Amino acid sequence: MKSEPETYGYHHLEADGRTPWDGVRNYQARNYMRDEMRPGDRVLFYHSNVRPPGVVGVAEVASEAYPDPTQFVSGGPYADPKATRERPRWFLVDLKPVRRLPRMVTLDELKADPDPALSELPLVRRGNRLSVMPVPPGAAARILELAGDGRGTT
DNA sequence: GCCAACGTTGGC
DNA sequence: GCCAACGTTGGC
Repeated sequence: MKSEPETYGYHHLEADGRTPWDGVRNYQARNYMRDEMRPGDRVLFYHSNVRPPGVVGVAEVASEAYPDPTQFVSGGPYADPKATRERPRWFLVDLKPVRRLPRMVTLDELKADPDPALSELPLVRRGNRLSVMPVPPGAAARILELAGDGRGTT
């Protein structure tokens, strides 16, 4: 999952202890949260729009998917006039921090790494703009290895 | 700040 | 259903 550290970085997640991942307004990203993510699933936390961008921590899905409350806040930045309580359009999961990585793994490193598992990662593909994406197990293992994190994907 | 990539909107 | 216009993302 990607976030701009100035807006909501890993340190914010640590400070909050737990947070609803609200404001996502992309259908593909929504579908991953709503349909694929389960409590206890591990998440790699990525800092975007910063130099250098990269993976900085491990988080965990802390809830089932539920309707994003910000879609109902009329006048708010995430309001969606077409969403109703009966038929919500946007869903999210809560996230909680697990651990910061011993060192950041930059986007450059991920692109340069020869491990074929990483080429499966949507993040390194051209024109990637998805803020929530699946990480194949092999790619997750390699990223944690690059980070000097000995715990594997646990 | 620039701009390529890409998703969404809306006229037709 | 097509596609031009527009807005956003995000690396650089």
